[in-house]
Amino acid sequence: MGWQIHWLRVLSNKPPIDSKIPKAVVSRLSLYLRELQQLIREGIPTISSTKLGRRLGFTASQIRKDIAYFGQFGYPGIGYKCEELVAEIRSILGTDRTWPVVLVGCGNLGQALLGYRGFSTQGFEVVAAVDVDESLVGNTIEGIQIDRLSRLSEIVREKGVRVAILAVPSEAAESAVEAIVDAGITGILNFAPVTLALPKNIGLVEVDLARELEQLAFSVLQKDES
Amino acid sequence: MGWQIHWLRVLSNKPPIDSKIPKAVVSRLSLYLRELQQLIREGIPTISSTKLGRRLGFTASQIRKDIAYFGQFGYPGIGYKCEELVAEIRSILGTDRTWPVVLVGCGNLGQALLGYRGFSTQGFEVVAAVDVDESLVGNTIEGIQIDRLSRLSEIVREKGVRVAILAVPSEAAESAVEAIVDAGITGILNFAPVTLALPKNIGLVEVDLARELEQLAFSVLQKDES
DNA sequence: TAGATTGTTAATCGATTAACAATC
DNA sequence: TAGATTGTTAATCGATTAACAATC
Repeated sequence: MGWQIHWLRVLSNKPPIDSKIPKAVVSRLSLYLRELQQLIREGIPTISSTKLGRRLGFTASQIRKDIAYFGQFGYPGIGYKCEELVAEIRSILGTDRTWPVVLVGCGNLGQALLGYRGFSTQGFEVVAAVDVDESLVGNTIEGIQIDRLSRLSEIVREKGVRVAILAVPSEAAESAVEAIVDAGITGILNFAPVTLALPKNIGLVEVDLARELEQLAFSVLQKDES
Repeated sequence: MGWQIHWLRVLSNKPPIDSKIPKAVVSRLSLYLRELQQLIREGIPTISSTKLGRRLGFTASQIRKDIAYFGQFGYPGIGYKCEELVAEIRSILGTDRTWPVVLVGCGNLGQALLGYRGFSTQGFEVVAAVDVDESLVGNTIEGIQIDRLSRLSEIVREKGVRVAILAVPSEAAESAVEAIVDAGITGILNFAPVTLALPKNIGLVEVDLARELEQLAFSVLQKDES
């Protein structure tokens, strides 16, 4: 599949995405996207790196450099056209299409995430949910019927799922990951607070809510101190 | 309050926490904590920076340097005693005590977070919940009765809350933040996907689930490409 | 044209890694 | 003692910022 995409890029005249984009750059890109969408809602058609930087707390240099990793999208003397840059960033991140997502683990947190409608707005749609717990299987939550984990491969094939949200308890994470990998999924958003060992061709993003609160506690203490 | 803590540190013979600890260091500290707690569950009493690094995918140097920011906790020739280092890290992060937390915003996501029991294990306890929506006020969820936002100051005073979890829709974020700041809260875990302008003596940690999924989408695409 | 702003190169800054004496 | 491993200093690497010619 790699070569197809490569030639698509060449034919459509895009610069090849530099083999090594720092993670931090991609993470900020996502933030630019959010702010640009806000600007559009405010009816602002165009923004300079300086002004965008002021809104987000970054330097203008950094914003220009980040964006320039992916091509030339700005207009000297004018800035960036919000609509246009939004489209570019969405295309870079891959959120210009819809990603069908499977939820693995339908306990407390999993059900919570099913209820959360914030994903869909950015192109992600939970199309299936699975659990090992037979007492949950068959229940319908937010319009999604919970299936058994053992059916994951079929579901992935049927629905063209590439990404899983992992919301199982820590003890269950390892075996869930095995099932996920076997099913051919290539990206995991992991909410279980454990270190996952994954084949390196599988994308991983971790969200550990306890960890975030720890960071917050530290920053509060640090501010007290000074 | 700053000076009190300073002298406590001096009297208890701790090195002063270096004014500038990089955010990335604190974030890894939290990860070390998680892994050390896992090691303890596995019955492993002692670990070297090399082995801990192998488990987490970091270099041994980095782990030693990170830890050394805060003091000398290791034993040459032996490594780190897991129990001891856990206690040290918890004390550094401030999770050796209990943090009463108020949830601001009790819609979908807020209720989800109330149900999520993962916070309590690391020293955070949701002791109150507020919302502007009068139709929610009075309802009890997971043993917490929802109060009106206008009572926030009282609640904060009564319960000694210092930290808020912000889980309101984007449009409501600005006014909610105003109430939070007025109530004297000093740290916010923000789930609303908007840029918050905060006084700089207030700690902020952001979790944007859509953004995390965007990061994941990008990493999946990038892996396809190669 | 004058003013604004980009994309990019060079300079600076900070974070990670390597190396090693000190320690158990 | 020999082997293992720390804490720390110096060397390397990478990321951020500043500067500026090119552009609208």
